[in-house]
Amino acid sequence: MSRPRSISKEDSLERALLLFWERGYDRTSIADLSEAIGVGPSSIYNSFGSKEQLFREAIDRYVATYASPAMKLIATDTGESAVEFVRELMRLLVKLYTDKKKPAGCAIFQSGGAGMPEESHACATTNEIKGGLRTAIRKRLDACAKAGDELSAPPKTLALFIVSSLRGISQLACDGASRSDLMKVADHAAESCAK
Amino acid sequence: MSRPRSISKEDSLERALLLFWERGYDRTSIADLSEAIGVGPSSIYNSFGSKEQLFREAIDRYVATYASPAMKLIATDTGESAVEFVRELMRLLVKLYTDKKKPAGCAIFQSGGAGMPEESHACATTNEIKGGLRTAIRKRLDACAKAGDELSAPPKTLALFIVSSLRGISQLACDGASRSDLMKVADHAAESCAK
DNA sequence: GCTTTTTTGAAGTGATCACTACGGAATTGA
DNA sequence: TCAATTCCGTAGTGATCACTTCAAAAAAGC
Repeated sequence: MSRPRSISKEDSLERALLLFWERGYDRTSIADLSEAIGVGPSSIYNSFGSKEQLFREAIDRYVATYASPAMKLIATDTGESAVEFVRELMRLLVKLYTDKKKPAGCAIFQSGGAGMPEESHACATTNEIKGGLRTAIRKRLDACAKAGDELSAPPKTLALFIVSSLRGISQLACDGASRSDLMKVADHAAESCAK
Repeated sequence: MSRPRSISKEDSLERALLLFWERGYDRTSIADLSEAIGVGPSSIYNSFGSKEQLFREAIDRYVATYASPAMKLIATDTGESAVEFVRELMRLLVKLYTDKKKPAGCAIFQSGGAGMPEESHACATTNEIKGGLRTAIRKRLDACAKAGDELSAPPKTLALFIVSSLRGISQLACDGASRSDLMKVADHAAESCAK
């Protein structure tokens, strides 16, 4: 009934995500996105409405596609110890952050950090994800403690510590740190959670 | 013999530093700097040559002024244990990162992260400082180990872990985490260094 | 073939970017 | 008073920013 798109929305989002992931929000221009997606700026605005909205949908895709294994790991309690849980989580994310077929680091931490229109929906989206991560980890550690696991610090503190480590690891990955080095850091951080 | 500057170079650098610290390199425009320093763009270029050079001198000032206590702490071995050293270092930096009279986080980690002209002198400057920090911490931990201190991981790994934690803490401080919460994180990270 | 609907490419919007040209302003030495 | 020297404010450089306008293009229904 109408002219078909020259590229699917899924493919567009994936290509946009890779750019935002690598260069961050404000260092990725509409011209860059236009070239990577293979359509003119008018098509981008016709499909997504604004750069901010495109970013949000790209981040949604990142969460649903790349970060989902970690999310599931946090959400589903399999009765393992806190150390085992944290180690598994951190090793999983180190792998993601150092996958050479993808941009280094965490797309949300790196692209949502600075350079975004403050008080915007896009900024609210990434902040919500960051806060949700900490809360989810804390809940999981609470469950571990309730199950008799002896922790080296209160779940609230440990959750913030883990998020802190993950954000640091993401930055180091962007600076070129090796996967094996970051794995050792992750293992050390995980071990530190037990008494 | 000539017309005097309307503001000293020191004061100019301090005001420029505060802007770079708060907003990062690329989100700080010459117009912003011009307004903050109180002189026109031509004066800035007359004094510093380029935005990049101004940034480098501002970062030099940050290192010499704000970060120097931490640098000294790392460099001068007072014979204390690794845990004591790491705790003192991290608590010192948490204080700096959460000083409400100054921008949140670490000026080098935050402003030198992204948005800088890659392969530039400015980028090389911040990367050198980051690498130097890790190396200096490692040397200090090496000395601790040699003095009989039992560490929970090799100094190389612990140094990277500490840098990772500091970078994470800096980011969390920028996101509004409280000083007391981050102190607990710092203490936990420090404790984890001992066997 | 012709209308309808949506997408597309090309060109252009004002705003802001880092940076500069230039002439006047402020000081010192004579 | 008057050169000499340095700094300063004003205005403007081309480039790039996010975003828009608009008419042609590509499909489907009739």
